[in-house]
Amino acid sequence: MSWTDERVELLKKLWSDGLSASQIAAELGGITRNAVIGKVHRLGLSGRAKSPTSSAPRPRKARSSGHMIRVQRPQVRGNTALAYDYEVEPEPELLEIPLEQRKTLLQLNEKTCRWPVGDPSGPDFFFCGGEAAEDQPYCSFHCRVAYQPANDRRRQKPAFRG
DNA sequence: CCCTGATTCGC
DNA sequence: GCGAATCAGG
Repeated sequence: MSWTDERVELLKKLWSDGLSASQIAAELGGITRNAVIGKVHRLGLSGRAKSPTSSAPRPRKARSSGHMIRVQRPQVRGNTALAYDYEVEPEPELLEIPLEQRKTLLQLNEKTCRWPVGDPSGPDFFFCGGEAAEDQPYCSFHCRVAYQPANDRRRQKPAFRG
């Protein structure tokens, strides 16, 4: 493979979009990340706008409800097969939890809804914190969400009440 | 060990 | 100009 005008343009676009060199290499195909990096330098666009110092892992969806469906999408990079995790948000309204109601693990007790929201290893993890229903670990809303068959969730769409 | 970009240097 | 090898780092 060679650097045709077309491939260079695509490289510029993907690079400015913040994709990593190896991701771009996979996108272009028949090329290694070294080739991409080398080309990027030769083109003089090495410094990127929004490149965090840390090796930012796979871009994820901003939020996770903590009850997302994990999906694996296989990807071939060079001669290596990789599998990335993606997450699907089944119920956006689960995030409609008032900020002042949300609780950390240490703030939970028998009377608070212990429904987890978000990635437990991330900074945005919290528990619902609403008033737990009688003899239940969750508030009435999350009881319905938790005990309802997954296929029925879309049909009912209960309004969140804490 | 996974990944990231940066650099070098023979081709 | 190209990119594998290598380096430095998270």
